[in-house]
Amino acid sequence: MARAATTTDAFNAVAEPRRRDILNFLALQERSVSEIVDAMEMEQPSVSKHLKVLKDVGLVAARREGRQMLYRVNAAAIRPLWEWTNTFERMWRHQLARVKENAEKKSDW
Amino acid sequence: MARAATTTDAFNAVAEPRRRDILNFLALQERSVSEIVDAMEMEQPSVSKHLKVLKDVGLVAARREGRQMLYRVNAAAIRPLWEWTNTFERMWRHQLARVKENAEKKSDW
DNA sequence: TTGACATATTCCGATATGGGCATATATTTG
DNA sequence: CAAATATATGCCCATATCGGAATATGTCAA
Repeated sequence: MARAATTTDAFNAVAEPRRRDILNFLALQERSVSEIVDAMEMEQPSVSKHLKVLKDVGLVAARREGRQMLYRVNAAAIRPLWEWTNTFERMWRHQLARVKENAEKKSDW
Repeated sequence: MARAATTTDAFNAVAEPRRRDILNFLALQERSVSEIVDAMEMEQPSVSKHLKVLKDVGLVAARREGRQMLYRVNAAAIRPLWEWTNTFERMWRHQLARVKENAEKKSDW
């Protein structure tokens, strides 16, 4: 088997740093492919391929405007990632609380 | 270049569904490798390899107890993922709000 | 239609992957 | 030390990747 396909789910799609860069950029506003190319300093085919992956997993949506394709983030598709990480949120809160507690105990000394 | 190395960062490590399964399992409590093997229904070498990846990126920590190795989640290492996804949280809140608004407009009709 | 611009797709090569299997290492027990 | 248990590592293979380069597709303008 080898590694799971990137196009499978959002977790895989987002594992690629370039794709996170693109999502970060699109978070600000809808952008054309060439705007992304300029901003990311990547080759246009690379950008188009990454956009295809992101689109396939639903992380972005696109619409045509004349010759351009305008891409935007579909934030809802990111939500499951947030929810998964969020299940660990309580854990790190506890861990931080414990660190703080220990620090206070020491300073009481 | 090919794909970025899995061991590079938490995003890549977590892209593998099996590793998320393991983290979910460890979220409940510290576990030995064989407990993980039993719970996940995976071969022991596979589990050990996944654990190595998780450990290399700091997502889990381990301690030896006799012949066993006990693994636990290092929640703090998941926090960057949460923070990244969280930057999109406002977006999906807006999107949902808009959907709700439209629904209400329709029902006013 | 032809040409220019914007984007997508295809083919290639190098490489990292994950599973299966065998085996090595570490620890306890006799 | 030897045997048993628990875990880690090494090797092989099939495969999914990413980037680069060339090319195909789509859209507008003259």
